[in-house]
Amino acid sequence: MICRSSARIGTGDMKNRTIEEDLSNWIRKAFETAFPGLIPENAPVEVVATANEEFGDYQCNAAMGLSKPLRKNPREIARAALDSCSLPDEISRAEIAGPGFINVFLSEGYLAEALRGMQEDDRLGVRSVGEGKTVIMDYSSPNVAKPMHIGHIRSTGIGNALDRLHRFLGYRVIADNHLGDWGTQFGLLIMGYRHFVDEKALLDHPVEELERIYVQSYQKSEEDPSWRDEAKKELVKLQQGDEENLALWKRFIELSLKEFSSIYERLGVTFDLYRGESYYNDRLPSLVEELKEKNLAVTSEGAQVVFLEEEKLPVCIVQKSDGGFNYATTDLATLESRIEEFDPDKIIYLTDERQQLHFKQIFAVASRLGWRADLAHVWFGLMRLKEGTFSTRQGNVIKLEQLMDEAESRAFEVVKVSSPDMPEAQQRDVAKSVGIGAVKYADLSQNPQSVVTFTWEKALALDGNSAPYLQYAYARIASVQDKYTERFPKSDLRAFPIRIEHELERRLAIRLLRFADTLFRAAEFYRPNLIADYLYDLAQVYSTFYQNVPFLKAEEGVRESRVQICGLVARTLKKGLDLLGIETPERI
RNA sequence: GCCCCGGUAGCUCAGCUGGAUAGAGCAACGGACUUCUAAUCCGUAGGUCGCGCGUUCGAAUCGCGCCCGGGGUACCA
Repeated sequence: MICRSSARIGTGDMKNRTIEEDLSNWIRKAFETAFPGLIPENAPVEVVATANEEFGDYQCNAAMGLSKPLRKNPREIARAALDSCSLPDEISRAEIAGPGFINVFLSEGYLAEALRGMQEDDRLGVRSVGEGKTVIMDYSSPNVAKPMHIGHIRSTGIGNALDRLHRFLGYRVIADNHLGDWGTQFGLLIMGYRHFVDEKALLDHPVEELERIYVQSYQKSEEDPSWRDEAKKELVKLQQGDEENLALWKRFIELSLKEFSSIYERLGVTFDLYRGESYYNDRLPSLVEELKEKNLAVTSEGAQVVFLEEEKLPVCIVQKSDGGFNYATTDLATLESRIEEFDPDKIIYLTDERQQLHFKQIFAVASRLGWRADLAHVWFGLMRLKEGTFSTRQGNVIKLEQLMDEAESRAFEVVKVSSPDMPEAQQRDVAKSVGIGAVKYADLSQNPQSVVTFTWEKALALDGNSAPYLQYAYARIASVQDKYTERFPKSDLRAFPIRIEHELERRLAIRLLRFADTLFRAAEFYRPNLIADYLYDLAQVYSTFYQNVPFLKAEEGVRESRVQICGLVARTLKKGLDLLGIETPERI
């Protein structure tokens, strides 16, 4: 009843399709053959990874859903689909189970062949889907004169992971750090600088000092109205191009950037552009004019606003009644400039959850202006402390630097114990990779949209589901590979076939094959945590394999096969961690 | 008031967009290092998936209504 054919699912022009795409195409064809013209285009006739291994490697749940429209028992539908075509080489068997699930088991021969294909591909079987497309990534974007705190790990870490992922997928990525370098805080800052600054502190800890004088100036403005008026005057002078104030403003930015840069360096984050809000100042008046000309902006309560009733959104203010511009204006001007200069296919904005409405408005106005670019607002839940939200005013802010220092020093203590023979300089390097990796991973392994509660325990975890666990798995493999070349210096690994015989080899192979699907899904939903989940799962299976299955001590042939599988796991871990911005030392 | 999130093991979180018996880590308890790195592995224990009703072959997942927490809601960003 089920006959094997020698045909492969993939065809020449569809190279490098993922296993999920291949199987889904096959299963759809099977259903369409069994029920010609009766399967709707948009019906989810596809295959998904099974949650439980006893149900095979992939499963198709379509038969149940089709039961009603086809007026047939789901098991009969599944039977008919399977009988309508022969099994491709990839599949060793396909079974119908329960109410009508189709469980698909991949053949060991195919798995071995697929691993070989992955091994020979420097992209590990991930095709370059973004070739020829440009995407602008807007992330991190800290405010000048304010220290980066633990909350910035979210925008920066998630943004950078999506940045790296898109680059790997072949997109031309323009990472733009849209600094908060313009706004009402500068009046207070200038006043604070003139009256309270400690120049030495400003050189030693620029941002900390800037923040201090800002807070002091802010407090004074609360109790002293004349102070507030003075600050306002200074702000106006700045906006009108007063030389002295302009020079101060530039200095604040330079000092802040210098400090941000050192943080970015430690985090391994680089930007293509540092265009703050001020970069777009010149465009603000003409943008409002444009909106007025197109009858989009109208005067209401003295302000220029765009009504968005059709979109069921509140009004968007593009010019305040005092003539000033606000962040909606800036974001629109920024968008227009980006479209003009880069003609992007997509722009991805990373901000916290509070700006959802703001971006809905911006996107709505952009759409009315006829600006066509795929705009995505990727938001993440605010980071909180157990006691609640943190804020400068409450004085319970944990600085990013402090977190990184703590992470590195804790990692260093562990390295000293577990690798006592390692030279100290190397121990410090490892501690850096491990510590920073731990901090990043703690955040990246969570669903971006969930509200996260910061705990030192979790942010600095060095065991369990953590970056060091993955780095450790990687380092073990690196060590195995070195030992192999030491013991068998003349051996040509690749001359030996990859064999999938042991149950754990099979489980590893299945996971390795899912790498591409995982990356595509992570990019589609803007969720680096899918990559983290995947890597952790892979590393877990590997650790079990490592602990329970001999390889250097196995007989020749088995040994070479296993070492090659190890090599693929290593490359996949390395690439995956790299996409998360996490380093993989060869020894830890 | 309206809108958007979230509520899953003692704690911190996953749960592949409706699938089969809800999973990890930490913490707890019991085992495994003269061996390929024990930052590891194996095992035990731990659940009314906030509550109720509904949709259907099937709901942690979708809809409605409550309860609790967070955020937003015309000139801050």
